[in-house]
Amino acid sequence: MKILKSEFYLRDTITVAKNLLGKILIHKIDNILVGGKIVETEAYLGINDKAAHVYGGRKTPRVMPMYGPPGNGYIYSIYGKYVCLNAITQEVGTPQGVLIRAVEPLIGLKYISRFRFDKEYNELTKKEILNLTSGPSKLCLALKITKEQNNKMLNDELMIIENDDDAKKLFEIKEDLEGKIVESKRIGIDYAEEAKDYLYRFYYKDNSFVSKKDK
DNA sequence: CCCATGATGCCCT
DNA sequence: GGGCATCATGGGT
Repeated sequence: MKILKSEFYLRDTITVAKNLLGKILIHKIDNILVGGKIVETEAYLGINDKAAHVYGGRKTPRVMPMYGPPGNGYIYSIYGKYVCLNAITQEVGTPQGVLIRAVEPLIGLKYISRFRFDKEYNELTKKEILNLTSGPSKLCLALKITKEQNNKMLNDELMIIENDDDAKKLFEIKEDLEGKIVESKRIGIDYAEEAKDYLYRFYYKDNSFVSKKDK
C-alpha cells in the first residue's frame, strides 16, 4: 500500500487537484477500514483566491491548518452540522489546498452504509447508494471523518493512497468508471465575485458519484 | 426529475 | 448578529 507522500502535494494546486482523482481515500478506525476512490475535487489557490477561506491572508484559528505542510488535512465545520475535508498543498506558510468533493464507495461498504444511513448495505435503495458519498460532507459522514482528524497529516488513520495494482488487488477494485476529466466551476461560492467562474473543479465525466455534473 | 427552502451551530466581525 | 466550500425534504412537473 503506497501512501501519497508530501512531494505529491508539493506541486501546483491545480495539478494536485487533477491528480487526486482516482486515488483512494482510506479511514482506519480501530480495526476497520472504510474508503473510496476520489472522483471529484476542487482547488483553492490561497490568499489571492476570493473563494478561499484564507483570502487576503486571513489567519484565524479555523484556517491555520491550511498554513501547514503539504499533505496536511484541513477539516472545517460548515452549516452547523457538517464537515468538509481538504488536502493541503504547497510548502508550509503557503495556504492552498484541494477540497475532496466526492468519492466512489469501495472499502468497508458494510460500515459505510451503517455510518451514513444506519442500514445494511443490501437494504439500501438505489438512491441511497448514490447518496452515500456524492458530496463533500456526505463522504465525511460515510467515512466517519470528523474534526478529530483536523490538522493531521493524511498518512496515518486518515490517508490517501495510490490506486496501483496492489491496491486494486487488495481492495478488489473492479472496472473503473471514470471517463474524461471535466473542468468546471466550483460549487457554493457565489460570494467570490470573479473567482466564482474559475474552472477549478475537476471530476470524472462518467462516474455516478460526482455531486453535480454540467449539462 | 427539478427547484426552493429550512435546518443548525460554529466562526468571525 | 450575519454568513456559510451543505444536505434532506417536500412539492410541482
